[in-house]
Amino acid sequence: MADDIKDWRIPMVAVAVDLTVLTVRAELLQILMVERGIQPFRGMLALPGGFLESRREDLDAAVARELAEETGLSAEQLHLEQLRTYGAPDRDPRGRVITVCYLALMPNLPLPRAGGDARAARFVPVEHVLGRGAAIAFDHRTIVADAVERARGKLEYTSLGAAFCPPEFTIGELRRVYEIVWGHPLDPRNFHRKITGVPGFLVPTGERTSRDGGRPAALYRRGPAALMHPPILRPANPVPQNVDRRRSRVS
Amino acid sequence: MADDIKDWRIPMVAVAVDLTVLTVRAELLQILMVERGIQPFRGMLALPGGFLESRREDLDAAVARELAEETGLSAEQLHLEQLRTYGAPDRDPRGRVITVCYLALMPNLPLPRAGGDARAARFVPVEHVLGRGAAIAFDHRTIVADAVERARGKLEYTSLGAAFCPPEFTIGELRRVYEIVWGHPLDPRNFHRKITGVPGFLVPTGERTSRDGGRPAALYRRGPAALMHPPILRPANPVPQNVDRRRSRVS
DNA sequence: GGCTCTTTTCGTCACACTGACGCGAATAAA
DNA sequence: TTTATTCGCGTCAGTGTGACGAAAAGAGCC
Repeated sequence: MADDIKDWRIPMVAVAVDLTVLTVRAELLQILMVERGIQPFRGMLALPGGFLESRREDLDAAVARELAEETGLSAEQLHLEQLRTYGAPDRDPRGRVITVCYLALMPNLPLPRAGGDARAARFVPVEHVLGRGAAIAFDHRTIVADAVERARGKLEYTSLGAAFCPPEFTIGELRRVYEIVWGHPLDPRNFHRKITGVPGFLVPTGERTSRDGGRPAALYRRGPAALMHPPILRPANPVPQNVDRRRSRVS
Repeated sequence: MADDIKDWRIPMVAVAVDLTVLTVRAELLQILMVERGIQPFRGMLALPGGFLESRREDLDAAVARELAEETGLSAEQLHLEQLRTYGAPDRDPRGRVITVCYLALMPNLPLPRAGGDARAARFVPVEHVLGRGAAIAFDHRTIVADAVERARGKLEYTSLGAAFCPPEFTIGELRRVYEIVWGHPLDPRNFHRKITGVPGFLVPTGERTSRDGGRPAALYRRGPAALMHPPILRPANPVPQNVDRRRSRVS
């Protein structure tokens, strides 16, 4: 037998990695997108990503490299997990490209490389990407939809909501994350009761802040717990609700 | 720019699809494996799978083809979903191979092609594959572990437990599936209450059977519901329990 | 038939969790 | 000082849960 795949009659395909970097800013769930400077889909929005650099590069390493190129952040600084692989034969008009997609969640940080790179990566509301009107390259609209659905589900039974928050945050800020990601208002008092009842989720810092207005709130850090027991489930009715800051009561 | 990926300086890699086909038979959770007839890892157990046949073959089509080759079943006959992609650079000693893995669940059916094919695909208890002693090719032990964990989790909040059952089944048979997959005894009365309380999960056929001994049980078919509300959660303590048929009470 | 053994199926009960909501406390802005 | 806002605590009814009792309905054995 052959000692190397290259000697075989096996179809070789190009493998890309794409990133869906989600964040919450300006009261909206947003996703990092780049405007394509070359054909195909020139001028359209696409996910940041790229091909493997060499035949020896690990998938995770390729993702970490792309992440650093687009955001200046290292993979250890935020939550990163494999989302899914997309491999329809006609998904790239240039030829057969299979893309392994990753999901990243990050707090509302400035992008260090924004503007420095030729490719202008910026955050776009997911609402806009998923809407009819937007021009999205490749099958990236589908990928974004899958990523958002994954993130929404993960908030239910993991502590990943805190991945959208700065290192120290209040329960109210965490609740805003949930409301914005789920697109549904939550009762502040019940959320407070439930989130403080999960062992190992929140570690009080002893500090207080009144940056959100109103009575000063206690500041917390992320605890060691990765899974939430019991989970905080989404309200049953996923109506695209108006998640306004004031009057969060459904009228 | 080039019109085709092949004209670029992009590393091309071999893409494989692998199958983790789970079933419950002989009171054990088992997985379909093949014994490798060629190097590397000759004689060791590996997941059924193979490379893309052409540069135009869809991933899902490749999986369906492999499934038919190994089991004689078509993709419509059982539950099939993408599990994860494994792409460590050194996972295949022959060269760079990325494998897109799929999870399939099937009832306890005879394998039509078993024996007909040169490669002898057979079911092996997952316990054996995950154990220290077994000789498993590539990173397939890790893949099996991920597949089992995915299946265990899916039983909680989807109706996939019925995918392990024949078209008509009793609640007791479904409960045995849960007990064997989770490795934990369940209270028959509580399970009965919960499973019958999920709207759209079970459709009574009106028939009864006493094939399991004891009082005749009603036969059901799978209902239209895909998700279970409320979910049936695994017992908190995932101790590898003795799931004997008799005396399922923890002593 | 009578007895035992098995499994199904229907209830019961205490406990935990949930959503809906009241209310006082503590701050900033007017 | 008044008003608006948010925080954090508490209440209450409804619901799901685990643990368990008990009757029903068959099979096998004497």
